[in-house]
Amino acid sequence: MIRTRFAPSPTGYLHIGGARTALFSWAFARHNAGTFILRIEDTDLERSTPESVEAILQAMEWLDLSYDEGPFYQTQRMARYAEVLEQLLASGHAYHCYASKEEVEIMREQQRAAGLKPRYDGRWRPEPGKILPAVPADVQPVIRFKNPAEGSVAWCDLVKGTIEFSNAELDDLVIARPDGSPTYNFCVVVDDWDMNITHVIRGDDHVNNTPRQINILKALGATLPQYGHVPMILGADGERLSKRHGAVSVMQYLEEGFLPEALLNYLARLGWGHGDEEVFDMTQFVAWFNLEAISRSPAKFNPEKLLWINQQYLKAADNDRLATLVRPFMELQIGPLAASPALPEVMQLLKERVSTLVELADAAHLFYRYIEPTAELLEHHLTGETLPALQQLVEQFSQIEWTREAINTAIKTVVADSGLKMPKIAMPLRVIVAGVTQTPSIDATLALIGQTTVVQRLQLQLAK
RNA sequence: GUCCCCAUCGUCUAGAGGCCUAGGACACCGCCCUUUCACGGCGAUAACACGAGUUCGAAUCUCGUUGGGGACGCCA
Repeated sequence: MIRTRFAPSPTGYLHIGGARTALFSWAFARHNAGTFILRIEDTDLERSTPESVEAILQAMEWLDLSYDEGPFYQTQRMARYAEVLEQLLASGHAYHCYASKEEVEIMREQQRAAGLKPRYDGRWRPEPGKILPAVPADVQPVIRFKNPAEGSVAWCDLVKGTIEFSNAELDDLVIARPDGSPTYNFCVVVDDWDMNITHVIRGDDHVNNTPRQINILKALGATLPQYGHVPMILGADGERLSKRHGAVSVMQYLEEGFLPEALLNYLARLGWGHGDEEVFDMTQFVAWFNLEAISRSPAKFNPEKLLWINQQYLKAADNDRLATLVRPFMELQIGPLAASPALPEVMQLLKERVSTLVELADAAHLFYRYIEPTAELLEHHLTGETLPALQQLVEQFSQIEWTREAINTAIKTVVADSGLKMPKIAMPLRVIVAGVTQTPSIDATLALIGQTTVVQRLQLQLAK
């Protein structure tokens, strides 16, 4: 039985990189009919907040990444960590270290200056025959893991292949602070062990933690999970994704009018591929998903392509659903919407012309409030030659049955009678009725705006 | 600096030694469609980082160089 987990720390919103890691971990579990677990790594009391937990949960829900177990909170498992800590101490796999923070910092500085990798020198590490310094009376010790001094740690990474670290590279890391609280690498190990995680799928930035975690797991006599490290997502400039790059919070994409399935589809394609497939839903993704196809190099986030995918989903989306989604965006800007025209019909007309719900909302405005044409626009489009034709059109408009077909026929008739080109009629119509030069087909637009309104606006303008 | 990882069009990628004259998608450009703006259709430009090997044959394997990313916390 396959068990995967997503383990964010609640020190902020769920960002794009985290979401993709979650997506891959989730998809792997789903593909294998396994279990997907959500674990909140909140051992950093300073930086973890309930708001962040809430934000992460919300984002997971919006993306519809459902978990089978959890959310588990590390802060609620302290007793268990203390127990394992004791076990490690008792078995000689961990020891107390009385070196102060400052002392360790000086140690690191010196090593850095000497061109070495900064690490703890093991001064409190017990060895056979070694004489440890006298225990200072006033210092609360940290607990360090006694990392093997010899040999190396290797694992076959599910996405990167074999990775090997020499134990000589690894120092004895702090697994508990002076107050006894456990640190990250230790909690992860205990949790993955207790929760029977079979596949740890996480960001690339954890590769360096893996050998340490494996060593602890071995010291505990635990069965090792398999590891798969997915490359990071970089900003367009090749730098690590950050606030500088605009939207890094998943929920910001909601605000910017993206559909969750579009974001998911884009994220799935970032660093993973299935032949030439570009647009596919999560059912299809789960069916195809495999870790081997994840690329080993970091991918740059490309907002244009996300926009394009969003457009694909918008075009295919159900009108009623779009109406529901777009309404809040519109009401935020122009207040409560009139009952007519029906929003779903407006959606049908506009949805293949936009890339986001925000654009869709903007485009829909013209059906619910009058945008007075500017004098400049009127002057440009209402020429002497078009006026008589428009006059004739208003008369027809006020008599015909108000359907798109009839409107079209009326316009065509006037075009033919006047000898003018179509744009010479359509453009002034747009300007007068909608106040803008860009609308969908003029007949469909007028049909939705409504006969009374259209005729009124035309008469009013032509009377001037 | 040290360690780890990585390297195909501007970007995301296909590519498991001959199917590669390197395919698709986004973006960009051009044309067509057209009632404006879009949608759509067609087309063009565009890449195997470099150098040595291995092989009859290398984008694919090996080594090196260069470049990029990550990590080096009593953060996660």
